[in-house]
Amino acid sequence: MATSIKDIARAAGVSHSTVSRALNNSPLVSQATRDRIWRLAQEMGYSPNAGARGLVMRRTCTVGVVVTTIADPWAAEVVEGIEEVAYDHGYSVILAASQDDPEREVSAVETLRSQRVDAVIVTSSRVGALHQKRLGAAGVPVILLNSHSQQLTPQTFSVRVDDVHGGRLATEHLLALGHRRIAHVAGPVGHSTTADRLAGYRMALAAANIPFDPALVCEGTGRPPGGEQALARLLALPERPTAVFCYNDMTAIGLLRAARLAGVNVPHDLAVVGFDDIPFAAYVSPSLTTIAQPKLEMGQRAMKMALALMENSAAERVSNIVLEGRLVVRESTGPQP
Amino acid sequence: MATSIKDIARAAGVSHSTVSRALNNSPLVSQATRDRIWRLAQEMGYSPNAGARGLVMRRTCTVGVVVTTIADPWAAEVVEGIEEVAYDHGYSVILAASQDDPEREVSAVETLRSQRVDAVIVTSSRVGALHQKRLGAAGVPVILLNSHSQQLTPQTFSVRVDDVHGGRLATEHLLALGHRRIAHVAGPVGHSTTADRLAGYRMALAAANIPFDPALVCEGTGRPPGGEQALARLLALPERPTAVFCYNDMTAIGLLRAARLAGVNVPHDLAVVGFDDIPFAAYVSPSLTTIAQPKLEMGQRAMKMALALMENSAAERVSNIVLEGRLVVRESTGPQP
DNA sequence: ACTCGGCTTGCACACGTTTGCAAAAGTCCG
DNA sequence: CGGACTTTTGCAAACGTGTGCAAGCCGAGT
Repeated sequence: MATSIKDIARAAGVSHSTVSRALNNSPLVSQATRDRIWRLAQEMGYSPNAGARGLVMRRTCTVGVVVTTIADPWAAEVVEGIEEVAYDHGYSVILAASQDDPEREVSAVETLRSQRVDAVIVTSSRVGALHQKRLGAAGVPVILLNSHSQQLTPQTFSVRVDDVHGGRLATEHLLALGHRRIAHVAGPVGHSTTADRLAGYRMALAAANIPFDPALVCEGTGRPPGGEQALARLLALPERPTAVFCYNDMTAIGLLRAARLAGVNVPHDLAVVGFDDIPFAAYVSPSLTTIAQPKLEMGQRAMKMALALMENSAAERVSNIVLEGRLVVRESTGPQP
Repeated sequence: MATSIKDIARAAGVSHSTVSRALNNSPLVSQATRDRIWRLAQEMGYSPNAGARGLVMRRTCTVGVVVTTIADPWAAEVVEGIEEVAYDHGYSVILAASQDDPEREVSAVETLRSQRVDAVIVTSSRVGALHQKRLGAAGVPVILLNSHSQQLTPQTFSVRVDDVHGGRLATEHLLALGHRRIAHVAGPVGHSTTADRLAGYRMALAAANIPFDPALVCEGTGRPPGGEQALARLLALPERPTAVFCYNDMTAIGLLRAARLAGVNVPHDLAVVGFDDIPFAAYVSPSLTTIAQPKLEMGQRAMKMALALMENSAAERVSNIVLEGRLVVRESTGPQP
């Protein structure tokens, strides 16, 4: 049984209203009693009941964040950015994992709604529009971060990286190195990021007047094993590619591993580019050339957007932020070591 | 303004008590009205207010977890285990980051206390005993997971891996491979895990009748750059070691990178062992031999312990769980590739 | 002395939910 | 038809906090 405002009131011989005001530094209470009450609260180990406060204040100073899984290094860094801004503004963050399962994603958002979070940021959403409907109606802003589904509604708020641009950047880098036969390991089917990065890849090829060869594109999963399997398929081709652009770093890392086991020298026999620039991209061997997403910034921007929507709902509604990725050249495409 | 139980009551023409009972499937309300109210709740998009419920129920079905940073892959996997068990039992998890700063760790716990979480799990704590005092007094169980500070109080609950055993395991593996000059890159000073892993290392050496050479132990940070710097120092020694046991995988990965740049062949010139078995240990090149912590299980056990302490506070108080790490042999100590 | 105004405090209600208790409605039996 | 049930419902209090309003106190001005 935690000590409440009333316990302090009893100990101080005042009403609980006075205690409430004192602890909120209201000018309506004299300096003397204010000090006395603060000291007492300290001694009694008082901690305000956030639930009760949220009840009357109609806000909880809490935002919910949905990620596919906490073990995803991409998500981790994005959340880091969110946390940072949230902390600076006195907001707490509640994390919920969707396990990349649409059903659990809905359940996660439902939990957050029950907690009466003041805003929700959903990363890598599969069913973004749905949340908008349930939460938006209740006045809770929803922000989609790198959503996998196309944004349909016009009142959608989102932050995302320009995947088409990134895919193009990656492919152009390989083209500039002289590669002409460039493969692509795609991401999970149905995700719009998968389609966009592929589109960027095709765009770059087209600009270089290289015909698109469907045989050079193979499906991946976005995780290392997907990359390992992809390499096998690429090596089985009658005419092997000299370079490959992978959907993301995890895929590329799996592919690198398979290459090493298969005796394929990277970058000599095969140049590899990833996407995301997760922390480990710099530490695999050879280190990975990749498209760096401004993950921290994306988190920060999303949180700032959330703050703006909460504080002043009539604010200028910058509804969609698109950031560009940046090419980071490392050994996997570099000159032969 | 979200719809409340009263709104439903008005729409259904009953009292709010009846609605409450109906939604909780109380047998005190007839099947007919129960169905009618459920349907209505569905239509009106009702979501129970967790704060209000927590107020009267005196529990929130929520546990707090403190991690140093979400971007730490070790923590991520532990949290995964916690989440899993929590979800299965209808509990939500609130994550708070301490940024490895004792002050922020306290602030994080304070936030959780305000949220009136039913239990707190603190990972890699620097000030574990402190929380026990504040929260334990309020009846909130605290569980320390791989705490860095020695447990002092007898009513401390903890889950941890046996670091001494792990350190010994790693070193014995290198000894078994014939190495006699084995270095150790230690972790952050002051952490008890650093001391324990070092102790295991010395123990194994002693058992093999190899004198301990302080010159072979260098300080690290637990992060890749620490490993990189450590390698430089080891190479500068008059008599180089033939193997090195690193405080953790992150350190080892940094060291591997430095070795590659320095032209040191692993494992031929230098065998390397890490600790933790983070997901990427299998994907660096050469893949990393390491001591696998049962991270998922640690999370699960901690959460189960929390459940036991909450449900039945008179339960058998298994207060300290110690799990053993497992040696995973990979290329970094294997036969020359 | 009386009033006025400023400072400080307390009373009471609200927020959304659960639950013990009492009351109403329905059912069965003699 | 009355009584003894059982089933279903509503009333009211409680949880911890914030806040509008009224009231108390005090000093100053007339």
